[in-house]
Amino acid sequence: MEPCSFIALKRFSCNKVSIEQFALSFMPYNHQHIEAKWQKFWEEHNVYRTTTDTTKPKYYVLDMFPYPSGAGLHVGHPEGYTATDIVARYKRMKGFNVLHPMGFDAFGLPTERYAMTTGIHPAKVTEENIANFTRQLKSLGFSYDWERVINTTDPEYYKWTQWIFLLIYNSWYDDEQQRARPIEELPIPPEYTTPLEIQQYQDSKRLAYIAEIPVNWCEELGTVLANEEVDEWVSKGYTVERRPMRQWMLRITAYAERLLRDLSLVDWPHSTIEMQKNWIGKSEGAEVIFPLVGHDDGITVYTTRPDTIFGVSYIVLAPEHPLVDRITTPEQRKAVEEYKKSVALKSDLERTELAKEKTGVFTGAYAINPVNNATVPVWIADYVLAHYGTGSVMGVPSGDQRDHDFAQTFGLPIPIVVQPKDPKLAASWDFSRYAFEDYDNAIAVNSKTENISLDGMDSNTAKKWITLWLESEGLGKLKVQYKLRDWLFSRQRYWGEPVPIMFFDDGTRRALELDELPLCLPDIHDFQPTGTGESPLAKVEGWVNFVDKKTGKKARFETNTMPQWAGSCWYYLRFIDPKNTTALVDKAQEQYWMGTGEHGGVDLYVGGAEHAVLHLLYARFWHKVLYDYGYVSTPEPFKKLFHQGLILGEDAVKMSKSRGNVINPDDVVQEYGADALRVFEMFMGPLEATKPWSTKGVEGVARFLHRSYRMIADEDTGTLLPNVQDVELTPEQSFLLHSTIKKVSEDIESLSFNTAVAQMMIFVNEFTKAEIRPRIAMEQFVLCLAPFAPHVSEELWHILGHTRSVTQEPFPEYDPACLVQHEVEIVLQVNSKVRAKVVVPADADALALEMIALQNPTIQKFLNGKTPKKVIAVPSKLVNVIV
RNA sequence: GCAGAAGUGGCGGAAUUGGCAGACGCGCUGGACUCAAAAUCCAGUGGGCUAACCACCCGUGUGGGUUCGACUCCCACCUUCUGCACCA
Repeated sequence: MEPCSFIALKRFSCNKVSIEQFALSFMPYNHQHIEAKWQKFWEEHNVYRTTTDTTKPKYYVLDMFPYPSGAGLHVGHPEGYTATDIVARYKRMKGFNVLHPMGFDAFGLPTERYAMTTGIHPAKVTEENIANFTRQLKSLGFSYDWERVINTTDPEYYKWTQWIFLLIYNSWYDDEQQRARPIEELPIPPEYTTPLEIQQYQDSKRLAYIAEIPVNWCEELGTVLANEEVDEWVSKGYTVERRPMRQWMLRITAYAERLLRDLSLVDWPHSTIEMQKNWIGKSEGAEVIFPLVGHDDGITVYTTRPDTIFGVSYIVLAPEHPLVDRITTPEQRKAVEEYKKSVALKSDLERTELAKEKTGVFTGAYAINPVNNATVPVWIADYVLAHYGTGSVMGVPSGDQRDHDFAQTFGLPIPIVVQPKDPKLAASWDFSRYAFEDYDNAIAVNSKTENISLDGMDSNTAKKWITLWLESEGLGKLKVQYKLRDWLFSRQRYWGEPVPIMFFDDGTRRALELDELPLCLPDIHDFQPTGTGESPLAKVEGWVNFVDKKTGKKARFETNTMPQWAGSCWYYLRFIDPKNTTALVDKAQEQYWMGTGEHGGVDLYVGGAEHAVLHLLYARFWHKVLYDYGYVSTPEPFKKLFHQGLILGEDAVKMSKSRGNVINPDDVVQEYGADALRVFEMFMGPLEATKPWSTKGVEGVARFLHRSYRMIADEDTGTLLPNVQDVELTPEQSFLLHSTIKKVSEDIESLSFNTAVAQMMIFVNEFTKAEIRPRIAMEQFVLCLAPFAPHVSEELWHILGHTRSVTQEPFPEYDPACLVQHEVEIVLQVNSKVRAKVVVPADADALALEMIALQNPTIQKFLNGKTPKKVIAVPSKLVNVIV
């Protein structure tokens, strides 16, 4: 076989060769040539096309798709993308049918703001940015099936985003069946008879609804800001105020319990699961009614510490609480009004930032403690949040530090109703300064009337007991509460999915139907905000106002658009069947790629930890709605999740333009090659760790790749080295080869890419020393390297004489027999200190090892004639002689 | 304040059913090749002590503990990073 010399000659005359000839021509190792050559080859041969082949086991490995910003890819992107690419390539070689897609989350404010300043249409900017991202991603040699690419701003895509929104809109949550159901199936209570009443009742139960809620309004920007955006703009000098506005909301709270419970089904980072649990924030307590003096009704408070109810010193309502106006006495009205006004001006941020000092005002009203009939004053204070619980709390200064602070500030009494269990601590606890909040180690005191007593009970028992008692007396009830709030789902922007709902003059409305979707964005040229709190869509007369074809009525479209989260809530489903025009995803394909039941879902999902809560919670919510209707087969969308760590600048701080420490992947690819960038990013350290960039490190990896190449081929001619021959491996070579295959396979499975690379480096270091290099070892090494450095591996694979793409070869299997060692080096210790090392037969038992140790001259020297008290021998490890 | 993660050479990191700490890479030192440089190759590289890379001693954030033996397990503490933050 002499193909190589023949081929080597060919490189001088390959100006117009066909791709096959081109692929078979070699050249000196030059990463730019090699990478361009194989990327072209892969593309032209559709090497990464995925079909739904149900005869093979499937593997769905997904990246969090990027927002295509004008800045292009940064070095953080290739980190996660390389990791998933390695897994995808490995799984293909292992015989799996792999779905490994890529797309673009392209709606969003930055593009719209760019349009506002330049007048260039966001669609055009988006198109250019996507083209640039695609070029960059392709230059890195990722094995995506580009036939399946998704763009969330494509009407054919957002048609289905709108469709899912309408599915949610047309649903209510059946608490008994614990699932979403069509709104038509909602039982209407008999007292609602007119069509308008029925519509209003249905609207109050829909999973998507309109509400008037306070939002962060920025006058200069002409838009509402998300809570997490407020900080950024305020620091730039903009003012943000709280303003009640009409908004679309999604009732994610209906799914709180399932979102919490089903976290047990997924294989996610512990910290992410904890974050989601905290975000959902489940607590168990009681609602208790405090009757009002001089009124027929009462105040319902929510408390997690009903065991401290005998210690109530006052009641506090949130300033926005609806009862405030009714119960405030004339003498207090002025003070209450002023306080409410001052609170309204504060943003949520200010309310919490200035949290050290408690503020509040007495309403003049009094309430009755239902357990002991004590009369307590009713205050308002901004430390009580209107949107949580019942918007009112019972103040127990001895059991809650916040209540204690409040009582101290306003000179309210501090009745002591809890005590540390530990008598010493109880004696020394200074209740005039601190509440005792450690309820796991507390007992109730001073808590009795003629009817009941909690005295002496530990707090947890007292809590259960008093709750049951309140319930039996009709004074309160057990209550489960979540911190999770409904999802604010509208933005006053142009560049987002239109909400496909129209409003008629008579106050009714109509949602579009499937045959009317997508509701496309109109082509506009003025992207400036309206200034009225409406999106630029409100200015597009011909789009907003129209006569509805289906009803013949004059109608107006919703002008708010959806938030950026919407498109990313379900994109993983669209990748399965991206061109389907009749459904968001074909049922059979969905079942194949997602699997079914509680163990199904995307097999591996990799992305940044910054999405640990919102994106992952929103996507889970939408998935569960789809699950309730049978559109998807698994309760959870993402089976295994992994977060890649942040890559810092070379100076070990976060990369930023202002610091000038930003690394552009294009430059790295240009200078060192995509393979070097890929392997370096994997070699830097554990995938999940935050770690600094190192140009020297990339050079080191580039050196390794060149060494790998030179181990097999002549770097000047690109031909196979004569040293590579069909010879048997020595036992040592065999051991190294098979431990390398084992290590690389296992490390890819566990995403420990850094140690897999280290092992391949060891392999190259050793085999480079060998004068004659066994062909079989070289080939199997190239197969191991292929998922990491696909370009150079493909080149070497062909230099080794193969014609099929390395991406379609099976991954090598290691032979356990080759890993059996006949001799091992063990350590001999005296009093746990290493004193000698000896090579012994691997199967030597404890007794044999003991004999070897005791006869060892060095050990005898340290024993100095003394008799060992004890000898510990661990086969294949060590012998420890104790004297 | 609460929750989570993590502290190992000059640097990135490796090794945890408890068993040779520092694999691999970077950097550095010396050497080969070269007129010279780059590239490449070879050797060395935790600290101390020492004439000695003979031996010995110390060493995985700090202080205790368990054990024949601890980077690994237990207790207390310190530091850093990330998220949440008056959620009653």
